[in-house]
Amino acid sequence: MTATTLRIGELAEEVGVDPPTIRYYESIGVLPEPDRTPSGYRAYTPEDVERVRFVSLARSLGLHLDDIRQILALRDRGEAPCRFVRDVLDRQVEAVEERIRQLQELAAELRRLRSKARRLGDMASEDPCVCHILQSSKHDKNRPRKES
Amino acid sequence: MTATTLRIGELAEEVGVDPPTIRYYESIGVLPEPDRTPSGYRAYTPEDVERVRFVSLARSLGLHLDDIRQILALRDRGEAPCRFVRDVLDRQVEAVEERIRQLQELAAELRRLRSKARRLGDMASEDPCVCHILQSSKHDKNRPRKES
DNA sequence: CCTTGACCTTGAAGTTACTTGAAGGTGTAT
DNA sequence: ATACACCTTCAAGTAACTTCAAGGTCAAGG
Repeated sequence: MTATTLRIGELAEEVGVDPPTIRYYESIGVLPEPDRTPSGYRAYTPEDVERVRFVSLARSLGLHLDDIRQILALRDRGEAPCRFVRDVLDRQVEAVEERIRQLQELAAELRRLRSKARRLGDMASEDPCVCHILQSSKHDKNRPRKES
Repeated sequence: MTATTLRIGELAEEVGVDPPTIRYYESIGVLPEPDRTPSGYRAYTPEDVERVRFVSLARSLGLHLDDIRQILALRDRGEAPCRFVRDVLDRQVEAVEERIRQLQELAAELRRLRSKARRLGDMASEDPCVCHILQSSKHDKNRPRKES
């Protein structure tokens, strides 16, 4: 019956997520409000540890906290979130692969510019050469603005 | 002497950046305050068009607005921002390549999980299977949280 | 002349996932 | 007794925008 509980810093250490982040997860409803010690410290149970570990894992896979909250809510209600998880995973795979393609194009363009910048840098360096370095780059109008 | 000016929507159309974004750039000092028509509409010159085009290009290369502001500030003061640009480019190339590596690992892990999810999905689908699908994933504690 | 509609103005608030800071309480070791 | 690490809350800051609300301007059509 000795319920071993952890303080937020211990949980944080255990899982590798820092305390403010855990409090943040609680504030947006991804984690439930834990019990408190008499002095008001949060007291986490082993289940809490698993939950935070799960959130951390899912985040590392790039899932949005919103999706994670839904998955956990389904599970909390005793429903199987399998289909939902699979859908999220499918979308995530596509998104990540697309993002990789974009970044590879970007990397190529950057390398091209950089070597051009180095060639120019070795000669004349008086006038504003941003123009020379950057103005020559082809400009992609429909490029992605956000997304990790 | 017929100074042809553009309204914000025309500039936006021309460059492929939308009006609120242009106003936002102005608000953070990346773009100067333009002249106004008698009725208060922003009136942009061809130089403004070039500046916005430059900002848009630099953003598409993943440069931070903060770097872009510094580059433009140097140029506005008549100094050559070459060295600065080259440094930014160097850092950017590294950052993008690193990000690609991370995303490739992530994509591999996601594909692995997805096919596992599909195998599991075809059989028993009653109990909360997030566990089965996600719990088996190795958890990388030092993973990147931000960065595009 | 009046209205409709597309365009413009401003300021404020929302987004995502946190991070940082201030001001103060708790718990333990010396 | 006091230093120190840890905890508490609430508020604001971050990046780069996006969205909203409330209202002004301007050309065309009836």
